[in-house]
Amino acid sequence: MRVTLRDIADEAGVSMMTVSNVVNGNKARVSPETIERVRRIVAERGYVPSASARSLAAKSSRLIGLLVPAADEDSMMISPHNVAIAGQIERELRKRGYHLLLRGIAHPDEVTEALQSWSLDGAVLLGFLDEELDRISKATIGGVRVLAVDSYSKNRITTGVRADDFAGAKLAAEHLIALGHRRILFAGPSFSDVGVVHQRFEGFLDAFADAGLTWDDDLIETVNTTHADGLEVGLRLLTAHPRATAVFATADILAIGIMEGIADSGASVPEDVSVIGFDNLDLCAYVTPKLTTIAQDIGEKAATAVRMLIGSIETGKQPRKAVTIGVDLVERASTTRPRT
Amino acid sequence: MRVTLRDIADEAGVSMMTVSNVVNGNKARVSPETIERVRRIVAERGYVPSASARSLAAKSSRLIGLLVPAADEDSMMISPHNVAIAGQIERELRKRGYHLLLRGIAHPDEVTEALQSWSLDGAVLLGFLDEELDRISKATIGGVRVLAVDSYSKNRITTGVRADDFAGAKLAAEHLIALGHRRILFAGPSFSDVGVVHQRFEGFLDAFADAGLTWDDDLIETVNTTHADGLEVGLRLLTAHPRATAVFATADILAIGIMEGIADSGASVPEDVSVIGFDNLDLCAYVTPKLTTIAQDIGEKAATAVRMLIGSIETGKQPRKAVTIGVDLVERASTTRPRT
DNA sequence: CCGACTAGGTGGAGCGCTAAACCTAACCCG
DNA sequence: CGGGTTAGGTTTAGCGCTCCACCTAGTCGG
Repeated sequence: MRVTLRDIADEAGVSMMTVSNVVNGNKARVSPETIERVRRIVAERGYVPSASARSLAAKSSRLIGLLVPAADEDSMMISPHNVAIAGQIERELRKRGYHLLLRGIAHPDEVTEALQSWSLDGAVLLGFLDEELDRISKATIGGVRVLAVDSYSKNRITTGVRADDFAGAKLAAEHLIALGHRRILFAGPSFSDVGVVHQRFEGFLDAFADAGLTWDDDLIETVNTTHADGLEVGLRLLTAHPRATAVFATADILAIGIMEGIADSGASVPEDVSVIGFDNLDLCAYVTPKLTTIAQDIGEKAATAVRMLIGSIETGKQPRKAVTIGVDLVERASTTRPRT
Repeated sequence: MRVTLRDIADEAGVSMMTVSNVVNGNKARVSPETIERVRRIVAERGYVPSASARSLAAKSSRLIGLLVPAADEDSMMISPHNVAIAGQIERELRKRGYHLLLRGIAHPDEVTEALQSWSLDGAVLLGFLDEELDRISKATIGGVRVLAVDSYSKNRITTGVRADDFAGAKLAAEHLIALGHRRILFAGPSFSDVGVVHQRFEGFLDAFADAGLTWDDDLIETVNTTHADGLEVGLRLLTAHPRATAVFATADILAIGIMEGIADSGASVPEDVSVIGFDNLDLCAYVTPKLTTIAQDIGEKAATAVRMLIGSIETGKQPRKAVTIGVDLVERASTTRPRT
């Protein structure tokens, strides 16, 4: 059926090990002519090594898992934003000759199984809540190198990559403050659960502190980062927070919902209320008004994560401490000076 | 190191085969008490079967590939539409106990390697051009069951799943015609390359034929389905096609670009020009005006694809002929009657 | 009471590959 | 000219699992 190493070896009149060495570029032990001959036969016969056999025999599988929460009771699906990151990570892995196993995780216990069953060389844990990550680390990670993206777990087992959430939020708040805003609503998920949000909240506050201002802690809305939740916040903004002149949302999709809600309630963005988001999704440039936001470079995030993970696998060393990716303010049309 | 079948077998005082039977739910040959005992030990010891070993020894790997075109430098998943489908496919596979190997394909030749190296049980080819698909099928698919989503290849090797592109485009054109539009611009990629677009074009024309109207074949713009290309079309629409009163774009993202271009050129949507898209991305509801479009049920598409593929793998039968998923008109704010 | 059958197993071969140890002739240098 | 080295291999022993063939004691119909 399948063309195996033995077939090639027989046809070339050498041992299987020699073919194996050629295929794996282990030039040291094989003469140029043999390499040439084996290569030709491999190409002719269309030989493709069996990754399962290789990963069974060797330690390494050259397979990296991307584990993404899929806890959402109803949909159990991984979020589109995460799928997009998956695409970036796949590209980085492919460049380096690794393969990507994409796996949604509905329950932390599944992680052990996911890591072990394919003898993954390593795994990226994308966007888990801190608490989930702690539970995951307690479950034995069994020697598989693991790296967390977009999480702030306290434990030391997993290092990580993340955007500079603190600086980004600070940048956003500084932008609004510089425009003259003082009463700024903070809209996002509960920051006791989500480290990313916690960091953004701290950065947000820090901008006020730096400017010698105080922030009124009534000006907060705890919501999920969905368009629907944003819409709701926007609709009741004028009545719930009549004196707010601007909104900082922890995610673009939320910000866009909020903008729509504000418009629906009869006010206008940015004249009555300025809105700023976070992430810089493509989407931001498509809505009206175009959303001012904090850009994080997803490609760089993916590339860094892969570099750290593969580096750690290939050198056998522990990866460096957590790495933070820089952010930028992208000024568009959803922010302006407050009405006087 | 790793807990193996042998460890469990030794501890339970049975043969490896018995443990294997228990683990794989092969109840026929094992007594209830033995099942119970083995189950307990498996749980205690945290045994996870090795997928590589299993797929080496058995025929089946329970691994499905998701192959997506990936032009060399950029990542795949450029289109939001592919992202959405990928997410749904992962969920459907996970439900059925399969794993997903995500793989970008820069060159058709890579497909053979991608299919064989992990002994995939099957693969979904997502959004390949017809011509690429033909080249892929020529390369030996080597017994791996393969199913194409969103392609119209002429060859018989791969069946597929796709939206009813013909009916969808016809619906869109009928909607515009019913509103009173006669000069409708068709904007989309070259339909000689892309089967999906070809079908949509035919459906578009068919609506004119049914209504006893003729369509002026100057009213066409061949562009990529990106926001930027749409913007360009929109900007020059008034000068290039001054008498057009409506635009049918073959993708939402393109339609949204076109709307923005039209607005930028000083005209307004839908008063001056109506615009209709295709796909019904979430995005459609976030832009201003909200985009009228043709909805295709991505969840159903993914579920159908997975069902067909797994069904064909498990029964060993060839999958049914291509399946077409129904579409709907979603009327929002971007279409209205033409100015009189 | 015999042959056939069934329930509940066991044992060994082998899937395709690689790590590690081993082999052998040629070469090289003091 | 003999010991060490090197280039270019080979051999052996699994990796963890499943398929297939086989075994054995009970059971049961005729």
